[in-house]
Amino acid sequence: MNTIGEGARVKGDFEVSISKIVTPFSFLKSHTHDYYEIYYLMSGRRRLYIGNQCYSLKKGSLAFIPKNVPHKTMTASPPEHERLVIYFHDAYIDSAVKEQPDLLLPFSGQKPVLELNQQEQAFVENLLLQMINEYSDKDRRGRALYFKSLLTQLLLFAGRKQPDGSGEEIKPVNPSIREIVQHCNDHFREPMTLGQIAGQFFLSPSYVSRLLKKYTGHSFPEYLNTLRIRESQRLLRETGLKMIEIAEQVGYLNITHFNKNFKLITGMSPLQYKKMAQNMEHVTLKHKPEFLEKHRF
DNA sequence: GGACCTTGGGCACCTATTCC
DNA sequence: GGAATAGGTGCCCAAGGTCC
Repeated sequence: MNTIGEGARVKGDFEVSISKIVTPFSFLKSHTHDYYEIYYLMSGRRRLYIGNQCYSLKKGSLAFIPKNVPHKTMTASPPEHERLVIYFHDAYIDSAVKEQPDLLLPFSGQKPVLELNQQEQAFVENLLLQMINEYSDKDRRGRALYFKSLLTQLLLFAGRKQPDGSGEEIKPVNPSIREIVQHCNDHFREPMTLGQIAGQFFLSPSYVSRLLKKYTGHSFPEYLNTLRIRESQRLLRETGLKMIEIAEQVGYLNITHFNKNFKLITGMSPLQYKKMAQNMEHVTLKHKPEFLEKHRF
């Protein structure tokens, strides 16, 4: 039997349902609904059919399914996966779209499925966790408005990643920078400075700094800190390690520095994040979503 | 009460930027 | 792609808060 959980569902000028599924299942038949769906894969692999198009989803894939369009998801190998899904009605989007028409761009753009890099995954997962946290507390003041603001951020983020048709030139990836980025991804847990890396690749630190900024859009410490905080988020969710142990494991020599960066990137302290993640686990395992009840398979 | 977590201030060093 | 430098970042220390 599938283990299906839920974040929350709200009735009012818009409805949202968040669900997290941790064991294999498939919608064997295509289905449609009169609300928009945002599908984010946190782990594992899935196949997603939207209309007559098939997309292969992996960890960090963010899919936008328009209303009234037939779609289904299928098991891929391995079958285990973890996902977060958001549904919302026109009622929400009507007022917001008048001010910002680009909000619906992810649903009508050329790329209904986005592959997010590490930093983008951290950003999106943080938004989604905040959404769940917000709706798990039904008594919280202004929670619908706050949720709307989070959803708006997510839609604008996705809209900005859509090709605008203006023929923007795709930047060629410098082989050196590709190796440097890979090196960062592989060794972010170890003490690392720009000078060390530059020396390893026989380049000057200022040149490496410029390359990184040009091709990743982020400075060296920004990129490194994002990798480290993202790993620390995983450790906070999945282990019972102490803060100082987590800080050390992801490459911070100092707990104060870890705390400062964590709050800077996620907007909350490590402890707040841990509680929020635990709260999400509690909420997701406690209830069954009405939406999934309606779409029994 | 003790262990752990968070926050703030100060200083040294590193990085991003500019100019060449 | 290198040199210079202003500003930012990382680290240390200390104090207060929170939780068990």
